[in-house]
Amino acid sequence: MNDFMVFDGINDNDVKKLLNEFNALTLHFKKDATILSNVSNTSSFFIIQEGKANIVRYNFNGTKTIIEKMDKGDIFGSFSGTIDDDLYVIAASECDIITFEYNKLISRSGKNNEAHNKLIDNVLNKIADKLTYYNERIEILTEKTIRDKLLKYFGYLSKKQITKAIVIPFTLSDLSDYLAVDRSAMMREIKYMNDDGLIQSKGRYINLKY
Amino acid sequence: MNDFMVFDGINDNDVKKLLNEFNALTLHFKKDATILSNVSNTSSFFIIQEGKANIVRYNFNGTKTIIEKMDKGDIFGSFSGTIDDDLYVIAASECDIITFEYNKLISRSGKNNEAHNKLIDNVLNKIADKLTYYNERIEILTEKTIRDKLLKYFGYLSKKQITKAIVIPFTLSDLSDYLAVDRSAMMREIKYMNDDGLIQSKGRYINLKY
DNA sequence: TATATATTGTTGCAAAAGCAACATATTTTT
DNA sequence: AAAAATATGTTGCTTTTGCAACAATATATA
Repeated sequence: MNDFMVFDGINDNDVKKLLNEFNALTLHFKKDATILSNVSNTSSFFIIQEGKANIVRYNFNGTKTIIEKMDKGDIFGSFSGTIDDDLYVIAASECDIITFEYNKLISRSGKNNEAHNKLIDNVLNKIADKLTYYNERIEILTEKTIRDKLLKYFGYLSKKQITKAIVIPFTLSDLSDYLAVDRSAMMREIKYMNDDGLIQSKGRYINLKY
Repeated sequence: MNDFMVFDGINDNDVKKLLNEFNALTLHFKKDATILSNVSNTSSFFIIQEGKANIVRYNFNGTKTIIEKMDKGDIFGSFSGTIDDDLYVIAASECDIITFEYNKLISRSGKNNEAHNKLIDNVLNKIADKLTYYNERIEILTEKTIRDKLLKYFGYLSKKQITKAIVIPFTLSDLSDYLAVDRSAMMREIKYMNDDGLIQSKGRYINLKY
């Protein structure tokens, strides 16, 4: 989701030592393999060392919804947040997953340990980033019209990409999912926004005219 | 937001010691006072010891939106999540706020400290709870129709209240805000749901018939 | 390079939801 | 207890959105 790693600022040797202390395992999964079922009930902590994974829900009618797309450096575990017990983590590509008991992360041995401090700091920041991301999405979903959702989303994107010439980082189809609106209705609205001179766009390339 | 406290499982004496080590301050605010402006830029960590506070946004047009209602035991700080810089924390009642530098929380003195371990565990859990809450809201907002939003919300509520005879914990007016739909349209939909035999409701008292 | 698959773009029509403007009931304040 | 302020309940009308069914591009795969 974000681009910093949970081991940033800790040298490789210290990372090894920590993982050793934690009795960490590195597991390899093939694409579409189930990494974890019943997400809310695990006592383990997971780090994506390499590859991609998704948190998904299988609905009663058999459809699946991707709750969250995760990348290298992302973390998951029971804190990933849901009261439902029908959430799974599925490998979206071949991937390597580091896992250890969550308790190991929290409890400390007697001696001060810079690496451990830094790791907890990073974990807190990772989770905080997730919170920011969720918050942003809520802000967008809370807007009433499709146009207002788009404008809010474009606004955030413009702030992140530090330009008014923004590029949607996924397909327009995915964008309509993200905004939870009908794709064709969204396309229509984008057209109207062009007509009204609010934006000037071609596919995923959008110039904000305000 | 949730009912456990960030000092749960730590005895009063150890709490005092910790707060002392952290150079923590306890501040008192009157209702409607500004506790913190520019939420995303603070390096401090805040705990609501007593009272209520809201995270609010003041929109360009002067309207204010309550992003989050917080109670005794809740925490806030830059991790509270937003990329915007127009967020404030406002006292919703008289309240006492404990504050200290976030760094103090993360860094450790040499000696092993059970209380400190527990505190970090609690903080992680608090943030994780927030994540759960946000996640739930996103799930609801993602539903397309008002009926589906209501059904999903009722479902979560029923799970929490462990009964099909649920009670909406705030006004119907606030509910429409939470679901981000028009109040009158929501009322109409609730009526239709009664007509269809899906629910049987009177005001905030709702019986799920499914 | 041809073929298959995914993505983007468009439209008519029907359904859902928003808005505005009320009436009525309930709760809070004086 | 009266008055004021909130909250709930209702309706006609209009706008927005979703749905379905396409055509046209672009991208990936054999």
